[in-house]
Amino acid sequence: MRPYTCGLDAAADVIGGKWKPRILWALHHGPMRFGELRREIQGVTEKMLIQQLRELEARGIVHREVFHQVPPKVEYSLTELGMSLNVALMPLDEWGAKHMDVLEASR
Amino acid sequence: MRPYTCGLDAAADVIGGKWKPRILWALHHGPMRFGELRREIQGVTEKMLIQQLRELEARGIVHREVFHQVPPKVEYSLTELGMSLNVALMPLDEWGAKHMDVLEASR
DNA sequence: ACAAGTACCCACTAAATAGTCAGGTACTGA
DNA sequence: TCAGTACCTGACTATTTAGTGGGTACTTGT
Repeated sequence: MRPYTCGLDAAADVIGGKWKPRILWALHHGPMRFGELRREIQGVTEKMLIQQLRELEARGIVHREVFHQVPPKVEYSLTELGMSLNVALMPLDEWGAKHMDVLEASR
Repeated sequence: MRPYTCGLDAAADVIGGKWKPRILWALHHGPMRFGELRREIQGVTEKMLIQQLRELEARGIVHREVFHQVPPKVEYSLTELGMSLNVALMPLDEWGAKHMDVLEASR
C-alpha cells in the first residue's frame, strides 16, 4: 500500500468504488434508511450497498445509526468529514453535468 | 451500460482507474513525453500507463502528439476539456491534502 | 558487437471488484 | 401458521482491472 502522492490520490481512494459517488450523492439531502438508499440507487445489490457503506463508515465519511426497533431501522448520514467531501465534489459534479453529452458519447 | 445518473457519476467514470488521477496531476504542469510520465508516476507499468492514457485520450481529456523522429517521441498534454477537469478536481485535491492524515490512518 | 534508450504491442496470469443466491433473525398483520 | 418487511451475512462465481514477461524497430554510444 503505497503512501498517497497527492490529495487527489487520497480522495480518489476514498470515493473509488462503483457505487460510492451515488451513495454520497443520495445522502446529500439528509439521513436515509438502508431500504431507502437501496431504492434510490437503482441497480445496486444489497450486498454491494452494505459493503460500500461499511467502507465509507470506516473512512469516517458516513455515520451509521441503529434504532432498536421492530422492524429494524438503520439510518445512514454524512459525517462532518463526509459533508466537506461532498462540498469538494460539487465542482466535479458540475463538470460532469456540463460535459455529460460528450462523456456519454465517448464510452 | 446504464446512463449516468448525475454529473458526479459521469466524472467518476472518467477519472476512475488506478492511475488516472496521478496522470492528470502530472500533466497539470504541461506536456510530457511518455518516458517522463513513466518516471514521474512511479510504480506504474508501461502497459497500464499506455492503457490509461489511451482511455483518457478516447475521452477527450488528453491529447497525444507523435513526433516522427528517431528515436520516437510522443508527447501527451491536457486538452481544454482536460484542463477544465483538472480545475474541477482542485477542491478535491485540497480536501484530500487537508485530511491526508485521517485518510492514511483509516485504510 | 552489444547494451541502452525510445515508445510501444501481445499473450498470459493474478488480484481486486462486483454480482448471485441462499440463508438468518425478529418481528407484524391476515 | 404463513407470507411479508427490514437488514443484513457468507459461500461461491463472474467480471473487470492490473501486472508480468516477452517482443518490435531503430539509433546512439562504448
